[in-house]
Amino acid sequence: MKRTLSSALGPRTAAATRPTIKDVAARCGVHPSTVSRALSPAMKHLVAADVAERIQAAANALGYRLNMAAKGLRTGRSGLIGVLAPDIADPGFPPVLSGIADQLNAQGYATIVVDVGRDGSEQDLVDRLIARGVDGLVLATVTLRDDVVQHCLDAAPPVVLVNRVDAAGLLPSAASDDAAGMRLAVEHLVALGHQRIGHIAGPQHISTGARRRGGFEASVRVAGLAARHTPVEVAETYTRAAGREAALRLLARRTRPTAIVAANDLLALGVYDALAAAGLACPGDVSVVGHNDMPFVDMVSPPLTTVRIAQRDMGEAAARLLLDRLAGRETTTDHIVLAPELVIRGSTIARGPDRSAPPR
Amino acid sequence: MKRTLSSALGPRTAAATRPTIKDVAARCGVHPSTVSRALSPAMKHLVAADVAERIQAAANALGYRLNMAAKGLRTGRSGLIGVLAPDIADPGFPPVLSGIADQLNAQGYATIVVDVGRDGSEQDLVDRLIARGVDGLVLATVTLRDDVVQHCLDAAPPVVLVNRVDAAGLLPSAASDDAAGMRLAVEHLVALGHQRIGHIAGPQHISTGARRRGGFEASVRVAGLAARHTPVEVAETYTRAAGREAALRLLARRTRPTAIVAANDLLALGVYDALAAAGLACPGDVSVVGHNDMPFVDMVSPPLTTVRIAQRDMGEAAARLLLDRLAGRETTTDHIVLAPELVIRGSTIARGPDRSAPPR
DNA sequence: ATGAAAGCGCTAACAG
DNA sequence: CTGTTAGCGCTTTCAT
Repeated sequence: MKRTLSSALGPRTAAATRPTIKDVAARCGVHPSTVSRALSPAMKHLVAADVAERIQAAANALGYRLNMAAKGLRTGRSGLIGVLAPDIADPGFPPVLSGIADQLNAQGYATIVVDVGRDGSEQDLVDRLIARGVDGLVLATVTLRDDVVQHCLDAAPPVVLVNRVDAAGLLPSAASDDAAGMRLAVEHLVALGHQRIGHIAGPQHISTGARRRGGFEASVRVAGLAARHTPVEVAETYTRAAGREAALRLLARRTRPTAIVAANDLLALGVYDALAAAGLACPGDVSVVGHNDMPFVDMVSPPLTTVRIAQRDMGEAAARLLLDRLAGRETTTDHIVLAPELVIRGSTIARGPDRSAPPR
Repeated sequence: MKRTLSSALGPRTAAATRPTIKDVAARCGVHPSTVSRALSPAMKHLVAADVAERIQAAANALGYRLNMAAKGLRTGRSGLIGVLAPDIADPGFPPVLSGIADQLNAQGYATIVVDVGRDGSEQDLVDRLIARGVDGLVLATVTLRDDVVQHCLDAAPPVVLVNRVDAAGLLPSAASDDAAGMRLAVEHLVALGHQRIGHIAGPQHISTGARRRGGFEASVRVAGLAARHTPVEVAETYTRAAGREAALRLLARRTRPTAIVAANDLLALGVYDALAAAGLACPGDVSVVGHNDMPFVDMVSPPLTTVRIAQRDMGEAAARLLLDRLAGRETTTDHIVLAPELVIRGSTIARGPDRSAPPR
């Protein structure tokens, strides 16, 4: 019955000012502060059980809902966490985001996710979020030496990094073990008999790009492969197109690799494109390994062998790291490293140990 | 002096209380309200140019940032828009979200995106968002006859639907023309000579599922195909697994279709799985058409023929619809319908008109 | 166990 | 043009 009037009049009578703590108080004949106490789980014990019940009932009847902005203004905590994402459309990101949101929501926080386009600077976005009163920040966008790191250290609420780290390791982070992932990939290829393995590296100003490249170089060295048999080409962005171009450069080299390890799956798909353009077969002529195991790479042709990283766990870990900071528990590890896993599919195949690739 | 204690204790000296409008005022020897005016684009004309400049400078020097919570409390507008998503991890959603966020951010709004898991009810999530003071809501989750619709009409700020609509068309919406999409798919197959075409329908309580099915049935009727040659199996969820099961049921029928139209790409990939399990080739034995053109379906094997929907535009349209409502401009169209487009790839192939499929 | 009073940071009348 | 005043809805001492 209650809403008869509100729906009866005009279309936008809607602005129907929500009931406040005062309305509830009036209805119960108590003081607003008593209502505040009764409705706050932490303070409820300070109010008589029967009164508390009456208040609760009245609140329900009125459809009362706490005004978070007012509460936040008073307490200095908004219950909002800002998340900076590099590109929401990147298929790798949603699981991370989902992990973050789950953990945070469970503790009553809401997340406000901002996609960092090419326009608005990261700094500015951070400041905007701070203006919104966020209690903490999760950055998935940070580059290796990023001004935003110092900015955050200076003026920001607690901040954690996810998927990427800063060069100096100043900010706590949750990320996959990039070097270990590359080791997995290289060892797999070496075990299959590959002796000439190329690498399509990601952007070198991003930790994943730099560290995966480092992991690749270390692993091939350990395997005893010569540097000239393990060429590296850098893709400037994590895109299929950039992967294609870099792969084309790699294939144009004097001695063609029999296998290519890409710094991520998008790049690996670009390698597929390049191979097709060059009239080469995968895995017949060239084996390919990706990184991330993004959705549906098991459906491409051939199904992509790749390094699976624990994206959801990564998000959850980052959120927990932040939650620790928010609760004043700064004791936990600062840098959480998650173990990757090799997923072998159809894009890698054994190579006869002494068969040499056609020169040209 | 008052807060000396609060910052004295605690480990987080960091809490370096942000400068307020008062601090800026003190530094300039003016009244806080003058600062408020000088810093508000809309009220700036009320203050002397030189004073405004001084204030601006002081604000910058202090690193002052407007406290949105306080402003919101005062003005009753938070600048926050709530978005309810069915599943952030669904590859189809990010472009929509991106379109929404772009439009909204441009107008100074921030979006808070909530993923509706299987737990928290939609109603409750909406209420939570309202408690956060959102100025408007975008729902991508609504089912055909959803209680949340009435709930929103009653008590909520302006609401728009995206991608889905409610049965009665009560709420404004931006969505793809589902029926037209199916027509495109069916006409394409008929033109290729297919006479027995099956449909894997999506969940029937969701508008896309129901309307695409309706569109399918209408189109095959127009094409003069008999109902028994155009069987429909419903998948309970938009997942690859459900698509596989439904396709298996379809293939088990007495007369096997020579083509299958799936209600979305995820289901279509499930059809691929089912075909593989049944030892059937696509497109050799059965042609397949998807819907949505989600990322990378051009890379699967065979590349999927599908109906591309204007996801980003859809998001943008929904945001503009909401912006109109927020500005009190209710004049625009209530239901925006976007035209889909057929993308022909390798999963559909011509079928000789009189060749009949092997009985069993 | 409850009421009174103050104030978080900001904006919007209303004076001058 | 600028200062004064009041108060958005809530929490939190401090008194009873």
